[in-house]
Amino acid sequence: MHCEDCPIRYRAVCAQCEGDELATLEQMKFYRSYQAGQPIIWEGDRMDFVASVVTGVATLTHTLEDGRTQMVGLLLPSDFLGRPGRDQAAYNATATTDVVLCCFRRKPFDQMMRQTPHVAHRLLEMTLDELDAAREWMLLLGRKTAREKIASFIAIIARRQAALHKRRPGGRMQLDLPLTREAMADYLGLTIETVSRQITALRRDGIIEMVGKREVTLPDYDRLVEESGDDSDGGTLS
Amino acid sequence: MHCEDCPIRYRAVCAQCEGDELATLEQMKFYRSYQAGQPIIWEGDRMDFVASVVTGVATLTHTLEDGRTQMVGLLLPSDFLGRPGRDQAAYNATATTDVVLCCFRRKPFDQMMRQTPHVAHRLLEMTLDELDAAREWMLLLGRKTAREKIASFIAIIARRQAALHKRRPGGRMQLDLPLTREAMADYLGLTIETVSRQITALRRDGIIEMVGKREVTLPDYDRLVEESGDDSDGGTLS
DNA sequence: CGGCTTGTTGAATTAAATCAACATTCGTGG
DNA sequence: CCACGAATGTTGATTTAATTCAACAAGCCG
Repeated sequence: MHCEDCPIRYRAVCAQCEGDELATLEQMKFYRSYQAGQPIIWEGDRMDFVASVVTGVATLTHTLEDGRTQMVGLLLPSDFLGRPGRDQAAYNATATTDVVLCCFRRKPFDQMMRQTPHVAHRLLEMTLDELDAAREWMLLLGRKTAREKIASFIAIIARRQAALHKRRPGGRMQLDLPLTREAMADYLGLTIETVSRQITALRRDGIIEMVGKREVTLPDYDRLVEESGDDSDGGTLS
Repeated sequence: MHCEDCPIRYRAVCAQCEGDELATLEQMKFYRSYQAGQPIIWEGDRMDFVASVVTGVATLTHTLEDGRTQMVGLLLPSDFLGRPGRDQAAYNATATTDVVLCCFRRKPFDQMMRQTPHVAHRLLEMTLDELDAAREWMLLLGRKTAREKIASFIAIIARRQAALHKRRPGGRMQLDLPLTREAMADYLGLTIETVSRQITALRRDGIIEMVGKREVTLPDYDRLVEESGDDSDGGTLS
């Protein structure tokens, strides 16, 4: 595939590159595919590439020795995987749907980071955004109830899927949960049982409707946001 | 104060700057001081500067409408405050000890980010480190018990204070908690009562010793780390 | 079809929160 | 300088939200 036709051309780490820079990237890139459920890399493994997620969803997880697992990153198309200047993976990365990565070998990529401004600049921008997201996530993990966590998670997915279609979230929406109950539990710092129960409760209360285990319909996006705790006054602006 | 004499000269955002670059920064910098407990900036406020913490400790916190608060950043000397390219503060920043900031007006700083590589490069490095720290923090918030959270927090402070004195943490150590019980609770996603009880429990179990409410002595650093959950097999390498 | 994975639901347990009382420290003004 | 009141911290009793343990249902694949 050529960069010009790439679905993440103007959102990924390469977004600001043109001409020569893009050509250099194009030369060093290669694609890798992973099936849903497959590991991409294990914590501590040597990692000789960095990559952009082109399609699909991947997760980063941290695990304590006794098996307790916390998701620390949810990578959607255009998100960046790996850290320039570090050759050991710090987290487990797993494909939770079929995933295609656009990979760059670390050596030439690191060199490019040093020599040309646009890749480094875009990566800084993306990293700052990710840090903001991590801080929202910390608020969720530390202070929200199970119900608020589930509502927040669904709202986050709804927002991202709306953004993908260049829409504002709002009103009636339909969306697909890209994670299993277990992955949701790891995202939210809950058990799968609690995730299941809270989804049932939101369904019972008419906040969400479900077809199967993955397809969600929101009768009213704002109603969901009210449940997420971010907006406990109901969002009245007056 | 001149940059050459600055205690954070080789760790802050200016670390890689020399000659002209440093002179430019020196010209645009100004200092601000805050007393312990004073707010530095409120979420949503216009923020016309970015800054490095020179001395003291500041915190970033997020608050839900109903008052639940989560700390999302703990800024020690050399840490960076503010986001280039954004003029609204995203979090509350508070001085938890007396603090001195080295401030840069945003306009010229942003311009410098675009024109010279070293500031942008160093800021990327620091932001990536902060993202790593945020992810460790997420694991703590999502999956650790109250006791593990307290032990982890004390271990983090011990490590940072060791690093400040260019030592490896280990053996018998002494340290100062730079936060009140309330701030610790907000850091760890707990209540102040639980923080107090777990500190008492660690003291009772001989993991820590205390003089007053802030001075901590660790008879054995490794023993504390075992309690932190990061190392549930006791750290045996054999 | 049968076995495995994923998800749901119920009952019992528990870790941490909440509610409450009290102790200690700190800061300020008389 | 001391006394008083506010802020900060501790401890105990009780409640509760979420986990754990357990059984079962549904979906999926060879």
